[in-house]
Amino acid sequence: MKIGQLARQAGVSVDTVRFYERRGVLPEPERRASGYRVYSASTVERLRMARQLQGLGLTLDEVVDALHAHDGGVATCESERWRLEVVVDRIDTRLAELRRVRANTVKALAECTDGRCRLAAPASARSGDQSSRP
Amino acid sequence: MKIGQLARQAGVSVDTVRFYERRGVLPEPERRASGYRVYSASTVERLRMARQLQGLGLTLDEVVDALHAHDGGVATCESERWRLEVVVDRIDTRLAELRRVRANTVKALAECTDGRCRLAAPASARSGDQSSRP
DNA sequence: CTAGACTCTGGACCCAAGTCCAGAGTCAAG
DNA sequence: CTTGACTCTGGACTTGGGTCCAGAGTCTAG
Repeated sequence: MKIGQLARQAGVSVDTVRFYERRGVLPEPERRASGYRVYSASTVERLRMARQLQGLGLTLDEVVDALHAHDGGVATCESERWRLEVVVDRIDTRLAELRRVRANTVKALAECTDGRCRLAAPASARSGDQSSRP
Repeated sequence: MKIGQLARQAGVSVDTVRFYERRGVLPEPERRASGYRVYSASTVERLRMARQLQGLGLTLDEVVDALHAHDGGVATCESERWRLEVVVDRIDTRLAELRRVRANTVKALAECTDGRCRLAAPASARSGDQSSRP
């Protein structure tokens, strides 16, 4: 099949397929004499797998690593669990950070309601009044 | 004071100060005859305020809007609360998304332990075996 | 006066994960 | 054979928030 059909079946854009090829997610495909890329049905699966992994929070580089471990037959449950644990840790870090920011923002909101609004307070440094410029 | 001192006092880099000036966070400062920027102490406060707002999750554009509302004297508790609510909503959206991804990843991890590992499964599309190429 | 620290400009570069483009060539249905 | 849909390349652009750079000029303590 040609790139457009592959892209449609996997639910990505043609540009994304070519981008994934450059990044190593997909191997270099066979070509017709015209230069057109030719794919087999199994590439649809590989592409779907890649998207699924991305959906689990893996970066594209991690997806490439995972697929290559796979390809090399060195993907054990152990090794893949470790991969996922790294991802969960990263998500947890990000969640903690977001929660912290949220708590501060909510606090600022409460202070606002209290009449101790940090934002409607004195501005300062409205310097460089340009009124004297030509 | 000169830019380096301002940057040190506010805890940002000199490059960041100039960047903020381009983005409208800081007004165009006075200049010496040599072209050197000259700041007053109140600019340190403005810069700190900007960092604080960023720390509350405002984008740089939102920080600029907030500071300008401030400068224009049109910043009421009402208007500023609305600004913060937008930010909290955005954080909540992001949190929900991250939690969703995390749940899926944890599920994949559990399946792994269960022996229904999605990652150590058949690879597929190890196509384009380059061994027949020159 | 001089050395060394500082500042100026404006544009390029970084991260991620794509998207978009022009201009040329190819394919397939009618 | 024509037409319209498709594909090719490779490089630029996107978002956000900065960082880094060269090469020139300036400031200041000693």
